[in-house]
Amino acid sequence: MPTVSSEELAAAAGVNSAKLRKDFSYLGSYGTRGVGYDVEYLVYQISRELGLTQDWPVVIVGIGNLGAALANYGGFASRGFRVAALLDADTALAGRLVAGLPVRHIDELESIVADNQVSIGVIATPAGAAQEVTDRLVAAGVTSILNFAPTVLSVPDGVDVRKVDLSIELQILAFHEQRKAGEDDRPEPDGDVPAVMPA
Amino acid sequence: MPTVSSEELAAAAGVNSAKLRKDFSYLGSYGTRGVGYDVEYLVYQISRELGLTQDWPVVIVGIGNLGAALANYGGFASRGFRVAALLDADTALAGRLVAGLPVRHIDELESIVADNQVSIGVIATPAGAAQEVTDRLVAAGVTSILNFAPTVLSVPDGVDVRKVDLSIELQILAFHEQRKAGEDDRPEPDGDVPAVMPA
DNA sequence: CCATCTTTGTGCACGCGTTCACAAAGACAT
DNA sequence: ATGTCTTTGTGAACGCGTGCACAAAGATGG
Repeated sequence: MPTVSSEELAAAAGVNSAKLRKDFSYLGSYGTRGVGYDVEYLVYQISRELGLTQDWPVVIVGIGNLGAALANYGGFASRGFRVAALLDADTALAGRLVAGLPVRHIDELESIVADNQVSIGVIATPAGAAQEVTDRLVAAGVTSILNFAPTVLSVPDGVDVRKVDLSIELQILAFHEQRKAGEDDRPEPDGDVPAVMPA
Repeated sequence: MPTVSSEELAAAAGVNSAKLRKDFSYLGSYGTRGVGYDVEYLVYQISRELGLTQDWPVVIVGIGNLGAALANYGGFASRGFRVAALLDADTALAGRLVAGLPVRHIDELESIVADNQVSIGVIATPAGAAQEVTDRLVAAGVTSILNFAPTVLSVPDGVDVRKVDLSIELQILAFHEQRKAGEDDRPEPDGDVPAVMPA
């Protein structure tokens, strides 16, 4: 039976082994003292807790470059996500294959969500269309939305929204870059300025 | 002179006003007691501190769907980023216009980075090409890399890498979705299981 | 069956970030 | 000028997550 110790895992992940053990303990006592954790069992337990063992049908709305990139992204399938449908308002796109799936018209949204029991929707439309799409998704029964459009969406209570801003990470890099470059020549008002930015 | 109080800003952002004031205080004393903060001045100071007032030339490597989506993304320009060039290994793409810019061959990387003093590179290539592209970027003088490829990159000290995994946010949504659905019918080993997932 | 050795699970202490609470500062009216 | 009122800036307290350190648990060998 292949096992790992918390020490090995912690070293590999670059974290403290006590923290790692404490985190694992929240999921139950899956380790064996003097031996470590059974790898296969541990993977299964974490996967289950994270929802990776379930099947999550999702719809992607807005099949532009970003929508297509998401449809082609391999990381979804391996994490339990299944693309139930690709939707777009552009009738010229209808039927075209993207990542092996035909693009369908936005008006099929309601029936697709109902038929596949979709609870998660991904919005990759232009900003202008995002709120309307959101409203339709919510009305159809979707309770979680991943928003790539640069707009703040308003949703009723009980619906989760997560917004992904592709430029935020770039901004963090630029912030650090500025620090690297400016440490010696940038005139600061008075003394140094502490970091107010995530690591 | 239009002003805002820390109370108003905190309410709008959904945070504590004291924390907001303390955060601002790290940038200097830009407020006026009894009045609040001068909006225009505050915006400028924050922009400057975050590096938004600078010009950051970036190169995007790998002009597939994701690379094209990034090139078209409007949020970059408004935050001080300027796409210096789009690069791809596929010679068939060379010269094609994406977001108004011609795609150039990867072999021009070194000269483009040097000529434009590019310090930030964006990798949107397949996983297999990411490390080689990284090495060339670093050798050419790039010191910050935003990696969209599903690989862990190794870089020398002094180079910053940030990895964006498009499926992580989806996974967080699924985790919460599981909680919503399973709170009443999922059999838990013993008692409840605390959350081990970001909010 | 006992001794020893390894590694888990966790109580406790420490440190850091958040929040409270208030004195200081400035605006504005009289 | 003086007093009042508003809002900042910050010292101090609080709370929570992280890390230390060790007892308990189980494996393994004699």
